[in-house]
Amino acid sequence: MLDPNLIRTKTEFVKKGIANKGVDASIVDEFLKVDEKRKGMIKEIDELRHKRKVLSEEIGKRIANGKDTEETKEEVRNIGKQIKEKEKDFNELNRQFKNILLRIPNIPHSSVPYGKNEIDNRVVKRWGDIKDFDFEPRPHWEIAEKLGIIDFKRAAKISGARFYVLKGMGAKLERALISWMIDLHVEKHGYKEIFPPFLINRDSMIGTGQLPKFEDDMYHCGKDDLFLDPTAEVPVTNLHRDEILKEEDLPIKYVAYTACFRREAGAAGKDTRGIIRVHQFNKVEMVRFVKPEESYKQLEELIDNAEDVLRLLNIPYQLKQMCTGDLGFTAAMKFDPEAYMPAQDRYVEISSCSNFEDFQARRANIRYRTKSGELRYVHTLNGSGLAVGRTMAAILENYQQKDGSVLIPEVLQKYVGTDRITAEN
RNA sequence: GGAGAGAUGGCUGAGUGGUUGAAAGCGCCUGACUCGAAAUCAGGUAGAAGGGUUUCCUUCUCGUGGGUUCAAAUCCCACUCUCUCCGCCA
Repeated sequence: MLDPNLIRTKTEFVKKGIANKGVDASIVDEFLKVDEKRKGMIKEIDELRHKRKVLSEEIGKRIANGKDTEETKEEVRNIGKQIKEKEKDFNELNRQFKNILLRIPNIPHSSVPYGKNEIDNRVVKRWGDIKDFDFEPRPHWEIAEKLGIIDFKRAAKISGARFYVLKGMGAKLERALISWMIDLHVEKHGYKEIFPPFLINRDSMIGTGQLPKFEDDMYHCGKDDLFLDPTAEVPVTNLHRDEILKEEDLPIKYVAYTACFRREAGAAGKDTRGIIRVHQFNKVEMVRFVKPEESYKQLEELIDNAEDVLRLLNIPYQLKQMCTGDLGFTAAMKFDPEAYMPAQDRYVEISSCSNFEDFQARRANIRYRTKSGELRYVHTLNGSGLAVGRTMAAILENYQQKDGSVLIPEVLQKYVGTDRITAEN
């Protein structure tokens, strides 16, 4: 959520930022209209309440002095009725006010290159040597099915399309990746491990910005009004919702594994094969709560933490900066590390690292007290470190051998317990 | 799921209808003392919204939402959460 005062005082700046994201900026005018009305009503109601308060106190004094109070009581009763009526209108207006505010996207950082959509994103960095295969590299789903470590057919039987079952060394590799990534971020990068709930309430989903706009993309348990987390960002960021943190505790760095659930509404026909785009996947996520003045330095660190995973796995990757039009609803700046996939000869998003500035902090009411006693909103950041399923796919494709077996990256060998996956093991 | 107890400021914890937005303690901030620190003493210290804008005014907030009343932290109802006991269960 944006600072209402920023919208009021720097209207054109805000509109331009929103427009640069490709969002209709007329929502700002809608906001200003409701805002004016709302302010007027607050004034009216405040004055009435003030009158009531003064008169009520008067009645108290009169009773103490044994004087008559009936006339004043009648007057206050009337004021009470007026207040109640106005409050009804105000509540409706205030609901609108909040709703509009929750639907206005974050505005891009001034340094983010302008662009309409993903086509305008820029590659800012490439790392690693793409292997020269002396055979035609196969896509990960073929490799995996041949090795018997992924089963799409039975997943469809159990759950439906866009699900998969891991078996044997496939399951073990998935589990190994999760453990290794978390250990890496805890031991080398200084994060604290969190294991949060996967079912999330409405307030938390609003806090990080999934609701109210993207309810259709979420799995929802109607009976309990709980949502399946689409990313660990949600539970982990909301860990400190409605809290006041201490300046000396910042930055706070958390790493969490969760399963992630996405309906992928609107992605029909995209990445239909393999495990790139599925309804349930595993992800290790890094989250940071930081002081505003250092959030962009923190973003660089976060990105490097994600890249480190790829470097240690020795998977060639590129880093892409999202243009204004591809930042999404909540981010002010975003970089996506992308892993090279030999079979398709393309780079696939394997992480996404964002600075939300105070956008989420305002929604979730996460503040810190400075040493001088001032209250300020923190900046929140997060990034995948990494998407586990896609990492597995990248390993399968980059480490595949002519005979169909797959080598295990050295850093993972002690977690997997072998240096190679074959059809036999 | 059943029965009971509870939810108050950054924290602990008083407060059962009328200047109580809230005692006390802790913590924190400022000042004094000190070479400096600790201890001690004095003072200050909730948040949000709206208005005025150099220290100002008003309103709201004691889990959430309703209700009673001239007036609610305080009484009533519903809900949420926490704790204890029972049931069920991995």
